Amino acid sequence: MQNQHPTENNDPVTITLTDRLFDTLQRAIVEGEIQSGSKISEPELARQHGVSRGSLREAIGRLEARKLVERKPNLGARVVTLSYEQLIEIYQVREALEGMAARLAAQNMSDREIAELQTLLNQHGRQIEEVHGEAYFQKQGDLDFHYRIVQGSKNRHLIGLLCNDLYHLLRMYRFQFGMRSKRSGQAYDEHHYLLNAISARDPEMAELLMRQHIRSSRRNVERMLLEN
Amino acid sequence: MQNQHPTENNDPVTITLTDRLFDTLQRAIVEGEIQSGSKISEPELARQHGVSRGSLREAIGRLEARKLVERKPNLGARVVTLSYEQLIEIYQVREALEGMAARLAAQNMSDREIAELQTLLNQHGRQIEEVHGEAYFQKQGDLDFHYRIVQGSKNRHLIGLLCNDLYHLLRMYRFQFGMRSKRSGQAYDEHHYLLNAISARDPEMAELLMRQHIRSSRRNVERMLLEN
DNA sequence: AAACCAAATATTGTCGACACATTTAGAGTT
DNA sequence: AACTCTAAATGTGTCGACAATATTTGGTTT
Repeated sequence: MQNQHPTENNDPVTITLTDRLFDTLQRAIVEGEIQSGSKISEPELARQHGVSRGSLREAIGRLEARKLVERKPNLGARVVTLSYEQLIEIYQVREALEGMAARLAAQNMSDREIAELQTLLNQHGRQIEEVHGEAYFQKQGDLDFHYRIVQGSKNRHLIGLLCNDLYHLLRMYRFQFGMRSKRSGQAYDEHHYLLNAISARDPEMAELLMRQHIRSSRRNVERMLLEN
Repeated sequence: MQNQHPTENNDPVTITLTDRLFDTLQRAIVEGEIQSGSKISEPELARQHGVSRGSLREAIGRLEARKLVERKPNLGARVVTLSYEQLIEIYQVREALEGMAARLAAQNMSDREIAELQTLLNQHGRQIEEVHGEAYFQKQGDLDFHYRIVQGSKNRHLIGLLCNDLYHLLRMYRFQFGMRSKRSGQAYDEHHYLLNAISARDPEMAELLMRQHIRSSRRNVERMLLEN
């Protein structure tokens, strides 16, 4: 019910050095450029990026808050080591949060947003027919879809938790474990059902379907990792 | 199913200056000592605490990550302003996360932990009979109870999200809005039902009851705030 | 007096340097 | 050769100073 200005652009657009550093490092870590589990040397990184240690430390602090690095006093920071257990934990949190997001989206998304999401989903459908088995587009599409629903919840806390924290960690796992979904068709169907529930403004059903969708995805990941 | 050492105390116990600063400031903000919405002046705070601005800035960074302050480049940091809408958002996130925590606790808590929780709950029952209407102990007790269940989920992500981030924000609202529950008896009953479900190892029921419990709590808060 | 502009002041962003802790390298003993 | 102890070297925690950006002050114009 809260109305927000279509152009709420009263934020200053100033990008600080620490901001850029943070973005750069986050990308490097997520994409495995800086190896998982490796130690982060402040002097070395500072020199590489031509920046002072102070700014770097602030950036590392943010990375720590997003659980991409772990820090121990006087010992320094290490990139988190990915583990099967932690991945399961993330999926459990995702199930809870995105389930709630879907519930809220069914209540709070505008008709226009729903229509746009429908359009997006149709595009995905066509892409799946064209590139049969190519998983890259689907993964991207999957993320887009979830992203929009989370935004549609209109709950800023939820949005921050998912889009700022969890999704980056998830992307990190995808990169490093090379997770490709073998079930693009089924995922597409599940997205379709979910969108129907949202269109029908049925919060209960939307949450249920989202949780099932994420559980399926998790089971898929479990199978894939046990194969290796 | 993951077993963890009973004494996993391989962390260094070194407390850095920034750590202490962070704890102090967090407490000051939560308890309203530093007024909600007020600007945080780095030079002034640094002088007050006899510490350099660098350390202070790291502490402020952590406060920002926990959403206790908001920072804008070149403009500085302000303590978050509490709003009714944001409180509702927090309760929605809580419902999702703690619901999942209860579900997992029903699966993962040890029999011993469950027994201890039972003992704790019995104490609460006696306190309610003794101090009829005094809400302070109940609030503390309510937090204890929820805290233990979250720990019982054994999901470190979940634990971090709730105990490190959300609960402090919640306590801030309690302090500043002077939220006292007028339903200590009912809350106690709900805790009882929930613990029964956990004892019975019924995850589905545990999640359901926890979500209802939090929804009731939220409705209570809504009524209370609309009265003023 | 209200509104605008410019200099002065204060605050934040960034940096380099020092103090202390940890790790590594090397000498000495068995 | 393996071990222990000490000293050098490296790395993190903390600080004070400078540069760039906001805010305030005070004067000028209408």
